[in-house]
Amino acid sequence: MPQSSNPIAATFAPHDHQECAHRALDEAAARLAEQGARLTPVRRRTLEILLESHRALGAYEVLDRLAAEGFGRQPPVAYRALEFLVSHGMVHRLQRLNAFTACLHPGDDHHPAFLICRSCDKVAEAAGVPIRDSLTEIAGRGGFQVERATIEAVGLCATCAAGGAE
Amino acid sequence: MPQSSNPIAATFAPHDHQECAHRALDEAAARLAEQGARLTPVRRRTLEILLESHRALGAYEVLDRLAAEGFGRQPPVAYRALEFLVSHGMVHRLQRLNAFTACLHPGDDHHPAFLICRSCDKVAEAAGVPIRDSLTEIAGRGGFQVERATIEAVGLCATCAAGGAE
DNA sequence: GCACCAAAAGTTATCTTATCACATTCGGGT
DNA sequence: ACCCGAATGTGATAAGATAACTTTTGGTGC
Ligand SMILES: [Zn+2]
Ligand SMILES: [Zn+2]
Ligand SMILES: [Zn+2]
Ligand SMILES: [Zn+2]
Repeated sequence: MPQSSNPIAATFAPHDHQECAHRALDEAAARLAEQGARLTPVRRRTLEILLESHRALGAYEVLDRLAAEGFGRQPPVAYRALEFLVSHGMVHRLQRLNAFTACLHPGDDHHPAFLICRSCDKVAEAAGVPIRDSLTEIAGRGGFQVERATIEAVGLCATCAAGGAE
Repeated sequence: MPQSSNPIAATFAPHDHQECAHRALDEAAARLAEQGARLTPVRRRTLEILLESHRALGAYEVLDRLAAEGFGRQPPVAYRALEFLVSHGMVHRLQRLNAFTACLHPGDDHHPAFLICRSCDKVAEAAGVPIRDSLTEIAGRGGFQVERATIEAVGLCATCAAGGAE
């Protein structure tokens, strides 16, 4: 993730994104190698496409890009690559958007909360643990065992709030 | 909501659902009247269908029911009724399921967290405020202003955990 | 009652998102 | 070279959602 005190602010603020994306890709490659999972060309390219920005892309946006680069042009091409990356923790799916975003720190807390800026469309990952704890506690009092949680917020990032459409 | 100490447990446990549904419908009708909004036949029937169980139904499931009862059989019929009910707080949309569930206490905390049982498919509403507070706090430290939040958990309810598939 | 208007309901068509089923290719192990 | 399972490619189709337009309904002013 970008270099800054706060990873959320860092995601939305201008930053050396080349470095940011490159780092996430390297880390993903390393983790997949560890797990003995194959980062094939389509899969690698899919991850690179998602890493080009901090936005979330729909499966068909990804597919168009892949098709234009010589990969297959049928939906399963994109969906399979995305599913592979999601199941290995390299990409997250955003339920509110029906879209996918690259994980910036695969391996860490893999159950983040997502902050989606309605102005610039960027997505940041926030620490999900405290929020999940709160949810687990409330659910637990009703006898409900939480297994997976979706936590997604829509709002305005600091950069956009500052008027920053530049 | 069902009569019990804990509203979450009460939703999943067997209860006098007639009473439960009837109450929610009356309350919805009263609130809509207050607001000067019209609870037309399709809208009313849509709400009744959702209130038949604590499950979430897809728009097309609702549509099939409506069509079978003499209402229109085109998707907008269901989507419009559902959108009306959602925008007036009588129904909630579950992002994870692409489905809709009736609100059991319209007017209260209208930003609940949802607990979805993977075994019985029932959905309960939990107090969303403490969880949202936690989310707002974490986001705020990164300069992000939360406007709307989606909080949905999948897991196992107490009744199902107790082996209760009866 | 009647003309009028806006809201609601109906209908056709289309768009977006996602999955199925099956054929082909690729890559490692023998 | 042969085998086998994983990965990829393709055509078809399912599932979810909306756009655009017409008709009906229900209330308002006359
Ligand atoms: Zn970056
Ligand atoms: Zn922004
Ligand atoms: Zn009930
Ligand atoms: Zn259950």
